[in-house]
Amino acid sequence: MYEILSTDGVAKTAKFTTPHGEILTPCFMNVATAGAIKGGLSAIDLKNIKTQVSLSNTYHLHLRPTDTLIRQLGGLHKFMAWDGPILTDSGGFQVFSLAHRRKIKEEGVYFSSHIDGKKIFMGPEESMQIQSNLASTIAMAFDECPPALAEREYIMPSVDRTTRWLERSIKEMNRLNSLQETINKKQLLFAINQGGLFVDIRSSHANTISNFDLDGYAIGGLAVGETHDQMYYILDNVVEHLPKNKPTYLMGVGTPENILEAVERGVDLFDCVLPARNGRHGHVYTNEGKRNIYNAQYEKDELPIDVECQCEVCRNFSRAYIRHLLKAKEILGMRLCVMHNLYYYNNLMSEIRQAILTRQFKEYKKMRLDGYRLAQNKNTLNR
RNA sequence: GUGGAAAUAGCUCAGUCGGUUAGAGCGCCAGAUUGUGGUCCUGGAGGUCGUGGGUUCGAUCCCCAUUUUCCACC
Repeated sequence: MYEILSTDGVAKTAKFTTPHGEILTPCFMNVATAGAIKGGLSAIDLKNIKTQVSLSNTYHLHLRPTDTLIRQLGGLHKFMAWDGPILTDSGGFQVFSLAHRRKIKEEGVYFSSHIDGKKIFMGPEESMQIQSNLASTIAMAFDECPPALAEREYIMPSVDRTTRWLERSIKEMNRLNSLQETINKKQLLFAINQGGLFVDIRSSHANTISNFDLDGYAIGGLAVGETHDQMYYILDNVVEHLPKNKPTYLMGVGTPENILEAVERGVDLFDCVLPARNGRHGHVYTNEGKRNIYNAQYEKDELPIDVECQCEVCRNFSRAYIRHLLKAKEILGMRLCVMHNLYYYNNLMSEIRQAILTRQFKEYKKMRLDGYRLAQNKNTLNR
């Protein structure tokens, strides 16, 4: 069930009720690809950093430890000790970004595992079966994510195939949800919009998939190499074609700036590897932009990562200490940076929701973007 | 004390059969990262080639002395 609590222009804040709890949107989902946030965070930490939704990966968990094993052990929630909502990506994107020697056919994709080269086939039915075995809260339809700059001639048949794959995904998910032995018989399913940078293909595909009564709608194939303006232009023209009474999910996005812009255009859900990956590399997010804690200027800096931040990391540790940990390659260095970054993102989303509730989103967005820009200019001047 | 080996970037070492701006790896200083292969990638700074003489048009390289370090022996 999806209930809009307030709107501010096109921006909206909503309560999305799932079998594993409520999700307040706009929401940033925290990426735990293989059942753990990279950098050493567990489900216990997720509670502390205000995580609402954990996101895991069909492709990765299928290869290792296998979805059948996770099913035997009672499903992904029990396996990773997380009782909140879990969204599983369909594996579509990974097949294109990670796998070797892939061949796309009408029935699905043949490819080699990036781990051991093993030959694997995955189509819509396989993806649904794997996600059903994982028993996630939300499953994603199996789609093809074409390259950013793909030509119209490539995109057209690809999107048509993604639509046919969606029909097969729906049929298979309905079948699995009706089986006695299925762990999560109320597994939700989201469709994925594609169409590259062609607004007519995008909007027509959005209209097509909106005819299926699904639990949510995602926009895929963005933030894969196009410019920010191109991405915002697509959002400007696609979100309006997706159902207003369902959550809208922008896959793989993005920076805090990207998220503020997308929320303004009506997006509810986000996920992105950036806060975790950047955290592992010592890049941390603050209201004054991104810092690189590795930088020599923090060698003797006793301030926390972000003086305004209320997270456990910022309440306890100095930049100098965290820089030392990173330099010494102590796991704790990465862990603290990732924890802070995810808290920063989760807190940003909380502030965004509050701003929409009080209809001050435009002012809030301007304040944040000004803060990021100011810091960027200052950094440029320092060099 | 005797004999031998070595001395080149912050570290570990290449190299120059004597010839323009002496290289690598690591480290250091920065950058990059968007539905995650933590190990990947990009750029930058840094060397009077131990010191003093000599030979030579020219020496980090050859010769002599010297200092330091390491090894072996007494």
